[in-house]
Amino acid sequence: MKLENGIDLDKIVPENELEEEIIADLKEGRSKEVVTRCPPEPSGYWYIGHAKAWTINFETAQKFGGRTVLRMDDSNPTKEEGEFADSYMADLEWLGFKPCKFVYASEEYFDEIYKIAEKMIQNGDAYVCDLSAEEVSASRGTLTEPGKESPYRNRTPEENLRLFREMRDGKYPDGSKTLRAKIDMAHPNINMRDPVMYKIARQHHYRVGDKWCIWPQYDFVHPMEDCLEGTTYSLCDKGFQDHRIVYEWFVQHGWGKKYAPKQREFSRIVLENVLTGKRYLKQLVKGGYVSGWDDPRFPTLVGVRRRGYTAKAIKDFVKSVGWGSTIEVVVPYSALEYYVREDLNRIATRAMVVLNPLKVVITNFNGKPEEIEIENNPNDESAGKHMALFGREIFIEQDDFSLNPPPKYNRLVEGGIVRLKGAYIIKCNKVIFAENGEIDHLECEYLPDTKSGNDTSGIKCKGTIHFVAKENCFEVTIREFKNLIKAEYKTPAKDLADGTPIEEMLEENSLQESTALAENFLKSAKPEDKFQFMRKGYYCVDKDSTPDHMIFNSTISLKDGFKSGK
RNA sequence: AGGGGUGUCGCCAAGCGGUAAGGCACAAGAUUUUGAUUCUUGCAUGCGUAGGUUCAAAUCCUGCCACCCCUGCCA
Repeated sequence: MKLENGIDLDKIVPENELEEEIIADLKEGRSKEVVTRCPPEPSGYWYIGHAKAWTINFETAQKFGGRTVLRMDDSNPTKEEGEFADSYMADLEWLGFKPCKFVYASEEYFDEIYKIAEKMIQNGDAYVCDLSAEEVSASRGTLTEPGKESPYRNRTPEENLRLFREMRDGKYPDGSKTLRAKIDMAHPNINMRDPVMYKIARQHHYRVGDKWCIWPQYDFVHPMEDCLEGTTYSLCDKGFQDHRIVYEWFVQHGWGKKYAPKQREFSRIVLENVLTGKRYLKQLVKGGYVSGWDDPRFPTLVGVRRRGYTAKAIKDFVKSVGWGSTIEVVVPYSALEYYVREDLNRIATRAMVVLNPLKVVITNFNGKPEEIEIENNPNDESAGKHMALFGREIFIEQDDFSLNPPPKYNRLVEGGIVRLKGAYIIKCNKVIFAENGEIDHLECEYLPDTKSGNDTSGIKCKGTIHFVAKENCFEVTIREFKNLIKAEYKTPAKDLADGTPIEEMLEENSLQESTALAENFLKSAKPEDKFQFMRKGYYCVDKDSTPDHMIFNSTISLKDGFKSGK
């Protein structure tokens, strides 16, 4: 069966129950197309968890040739700020999702929603209630007992309409009246006990200013917005599961048309050992524990982006977790890191950077430094090569030389040999000590017939290490990061709720700066450019970099398979 | 008079009456001028539990048990 947009339904392989349901709906005429929506509340920065909501909303629509609306769900004037709306657009673009349109619910739909409310009043489905917030709460009943009906519940539609218009016109003080849905105060689901549809609050709104003094509430406004923009599948997280029945009630009583949206829920991703939650992140920003919302240690999208994670890695990760069956699914951080490494391995240019330099003098090499070739990506020939230099004075990692090597150590030892990546095998003849007893430098000789790619010596050498030549390197700043939260706090949000002070959970010195020696070709790198510093890890250029002062963020280390003593 | 959910390997997760996919993690080997990547192999006589139906049950039925969410004029 073919859709109007040309998609052949019979060729689509459903990957979860929702997709099976969509196919059935489409085939049996319950819906005509797939329209989803992304409804963020602009009250904080987006973090990795949100990426799941968009990936699901955008990609299921895409799969069926549908579309996705980006809608700022800004019905609460006390919480929202314009600052955030802009950052969302950038995040979305970074992830590669294109909404078919972008609206502020407050501007686009509030007039219509108001009319729907009036219609519902006329139909006897809503009433103006004079109970205070405390009284409403007290009469709602409990988990096991029914609630009590409001004394104002049986006002006539005419009176309700007059009162509601007066509410809108500002005749009543904040909090003195609400518009409530007339559902069932004895309903076993508490969300059905006459939920509030509108409240009175004189608050300046960042988009619509002072146009309104009454504000529609989520349970009412959300389904209505979905209906108004033609959403067919309203995909949200399982936190809203027991609001589905309310959603359906409002769709029926407020909208009541043939093609109506369906709410379906997926599970939230919670990363182990990662602190999320606007409140807490804000606390860390304000307290100066991090440099800002885009600190590379932050789980915000702007943060991980600055850290060097790729959009593909995040989407692949989110998809690997799947739709989910519980409200939240706790996933170890390594599950995310796998996808980060996988993507970076594919795209990152290899470079030699010495993080802790040890000087080596090649005593039998004289004259001009020699050019050597380094592959930009051994797994991808099309990435090409770049030139490096080998010369009389070079630097290797301190770790790559040992006076007391542990078992299975394949790197340089006194009297031993090691291969220099892309260059020659060298032999360490002498260790020169400084007066303080530390190693000052090494004296080595190179074996001229062992040139990389051209080795005629037949010498086998267990280890290969990276290096930079004195003439081919410059100093750069490296920023290494530890997890913000100490490893023992697997679910920091819960620990916080249990009373553990945030300061106690924070890792000390989670940001460490050092200086390294990098190959000269790195001088032309631009912010967000990604590299693999061979044998070390993935790094990207930080936005604070200037041509005179390059800063690299450590994105993630390479896996280290070296197990000494085994 | 409670309602809504969920229980399959350490963590995710397929499975929809025909004899337990896959991924992460972990372990062992091979290849490697990155101790990376890649490759190969191993990793649930078991599906919360007790019964029942059936030639056959993770899948169907019944009863238990455990865990999560819900009493905002937040979303």
